[in-house]
Amino acid sequence: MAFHVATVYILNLPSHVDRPYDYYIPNCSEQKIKKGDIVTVPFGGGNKHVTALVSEIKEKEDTSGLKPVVSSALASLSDEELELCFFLSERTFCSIGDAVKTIIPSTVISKSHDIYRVTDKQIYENCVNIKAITVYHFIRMNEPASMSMLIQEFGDDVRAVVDTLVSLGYAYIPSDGEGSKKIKNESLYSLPYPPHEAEKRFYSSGLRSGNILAILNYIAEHGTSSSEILRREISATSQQLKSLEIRGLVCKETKEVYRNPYAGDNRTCKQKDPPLTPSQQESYDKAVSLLYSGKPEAALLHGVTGSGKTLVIKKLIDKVLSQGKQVILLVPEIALTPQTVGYFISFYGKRVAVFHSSLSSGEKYDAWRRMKNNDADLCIGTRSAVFAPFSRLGMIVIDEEHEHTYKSDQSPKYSAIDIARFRAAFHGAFMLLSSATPSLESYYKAKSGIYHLIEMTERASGADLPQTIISDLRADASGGNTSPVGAVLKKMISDNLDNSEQSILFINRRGYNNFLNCPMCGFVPTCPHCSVSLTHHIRQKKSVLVCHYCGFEEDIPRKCPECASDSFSFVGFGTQFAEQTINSEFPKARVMRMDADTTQQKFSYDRMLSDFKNGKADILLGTQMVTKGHDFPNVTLVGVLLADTSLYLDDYRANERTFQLITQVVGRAGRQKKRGTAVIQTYNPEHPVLLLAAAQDYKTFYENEIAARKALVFPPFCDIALITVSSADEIILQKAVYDTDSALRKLLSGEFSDVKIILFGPFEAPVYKVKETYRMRFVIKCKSNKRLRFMIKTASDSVMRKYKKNISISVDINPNTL
DNA sequence: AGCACGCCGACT
DNA sequence: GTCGGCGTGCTC
Repeated sequence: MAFHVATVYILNLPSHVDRPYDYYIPNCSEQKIKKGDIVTVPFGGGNKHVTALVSEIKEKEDTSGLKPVVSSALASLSDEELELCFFLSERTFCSIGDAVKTIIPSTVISKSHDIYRVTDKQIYENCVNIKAITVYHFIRMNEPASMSMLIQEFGDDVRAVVDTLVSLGYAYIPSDGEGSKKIKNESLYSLPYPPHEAEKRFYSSGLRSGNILAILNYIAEHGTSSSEILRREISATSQQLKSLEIRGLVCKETKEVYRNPYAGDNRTCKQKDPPLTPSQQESYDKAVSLLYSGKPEAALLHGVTGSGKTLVIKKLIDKVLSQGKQVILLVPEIALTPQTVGYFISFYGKRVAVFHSSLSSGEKYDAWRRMKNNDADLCIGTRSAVFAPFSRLGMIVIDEEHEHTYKSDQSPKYSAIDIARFRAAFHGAFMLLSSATPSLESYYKAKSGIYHLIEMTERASGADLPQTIISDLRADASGGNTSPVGAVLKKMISDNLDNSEQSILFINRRGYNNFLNCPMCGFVPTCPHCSVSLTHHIRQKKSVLVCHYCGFEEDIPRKCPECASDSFSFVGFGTQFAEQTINSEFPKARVMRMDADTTQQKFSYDRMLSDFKNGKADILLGTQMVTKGHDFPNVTLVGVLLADTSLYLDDYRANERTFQLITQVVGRAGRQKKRGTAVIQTYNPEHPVLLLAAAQDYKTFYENEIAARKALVFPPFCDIALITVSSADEIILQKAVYDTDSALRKLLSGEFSDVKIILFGPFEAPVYKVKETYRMRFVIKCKSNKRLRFMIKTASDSVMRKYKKNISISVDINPNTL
């Protein structure tokens, strides 16, 4: 006789012990367990019930040594989701369980699955022992009974008894939904008789309360009403509603509702799209032909800032939706793109599901269910939205494709673009990357024919690209001017203020001063928990030193702790200092500072942007966030206070980052009819990257940079794997790093001698200590393929097996920063 | 990760 | 002589 056997992956195991386990599927269980199901299985010596993912169903003759699956499906993954889990796990070195938790909202996998109910199946005393009967009746009386309750009542060995009950079909673990509070319900009240009878029935019911009559009248007038509305509008209490219901004056029904924080966004003004410009039309046509090819094509839409890429994307979305297919639109950061989200909601209303990590778990779950149930067909969101549970995916758009937020920096360290490619291939869907400053990798792929290249070279409004002035700060410095605003920029700001036009000033650093040091002995205050210097901030008019890595704060010491000298000098400047300078140099100007410190409240960012757009400030001063793709018609001047900061980062992408940043910020100026001006302040006025960014000359920049990457062998001509070993104990770390090093070298000279790599390290991470954890790393130049990844996993697992939780090893393929 | 089994110190 | 420390090793 053949048995059904399920191969499963346990969800909560560390990745170095993550492997398939076989369980038999009890014959008598009526549950049909299939591939992709999330089930409960007894695991380990204590047979603790754990959740697991069924990856395969097999037939086996012999089930000896196997334990049974003890639940029906708690949830189920589609074939695509299942494949995606394996893809994610193999690419990012995470366990299958972590992959499941990444692609499915945590609420879907019930946390309190260790609860039991009895079935209708008649229990006979001759089938099971007396203890089982007792437990069965206990569960029946206490439904749903949790395992902890049962253990309290019967002791630890109750597990085995319950397992028997489950496998014989007398008890079961309720699957998704049943008895859980995950689904939010709404009570609806209506009249089971014609509305004009309401009052009459009220008086003959014996009820007196005037409010009860008011409730009845409200329902008679407005028709079916939810308890929430009744509560809000006429302060109905649940007691009052209950009395009405008992007397049959109203009838109640319960309906599932979705939590949707964007539901109140009723900007459905259905404004008409402006006609496409010839260049937009051409791009659109090109994309549509790819869309219709039926193959999983990918294209890069490269358009200068202000070329109207969003409209082209919107038209493409229209097209895909009209074919009955679904669309995912990824944006770099929800907080930075409220206007993009609002724009799409105004067209598609309730068909949009917004998905990002700052939703509550209930909101996430509901957005996810709306997509799964076909109640939404456009998903707009950040990185994690690439997992939107659509089954008829037609297109994935990645807006501002070059943004680093598409690469996760927490485990699992996946790239949303890789996932998008996988999903597009699965569905035969179209993948569209869009940017004014594409990443070198993407443009290289477009150039070499892996992606189609669609280019837009004109601004949609017909406005010229801004005139750009490179302002040499050395001239100011030699003239004794050390203000963050040099003479040239100062004059331009002042002219702009006179013309009542707005300006944006960009500075790449938070805080007041960069750091301080003692001029006598060179002492610099550093964070006690991290190996970085502290940044000077002013908080409630008081000077403090803040660690940007762990948030540590302390007062400025009165005296230098090293040499007791009593004055410090302040080095470098950030947004706070710049704000103060500008306030004192332009006393009449209204300055708005926007950085991580002023946008901590939930909607403060959105509010500041709209305030600025509505002319409530003359100067918007801030960090990166002022550079993102907003449209400010009245902004005619953009200033980059110090362009050099990102040029000399110890990272092969320093040039690319700088170019993108400057190009994007320059593109903010003069997007409408008025020609804009951009001033770039620098100590390196001849630096080619600045000159090219000033000219918005992406192509030349690309040609130069790609040649350099090729010569030095950097991505896209290789991949970089970053292995970080960390531990709270420096001695243990040293040993683990030594073992990692020898494991890697041994594998490379033996079993994996076919893998060609260049191994650098080990060395200390640029910030060696963060939050009391020490970090050492290896950098590997390689070709990231299955074999290479398997080699790294083998090495990492062997070290992890030895050190367990005393260390952690993380592997990041093509990390955001080196 | 949990949870076993397993071999050496301070207690009834 | 036993209780219990947490050091290796396994989990279908």
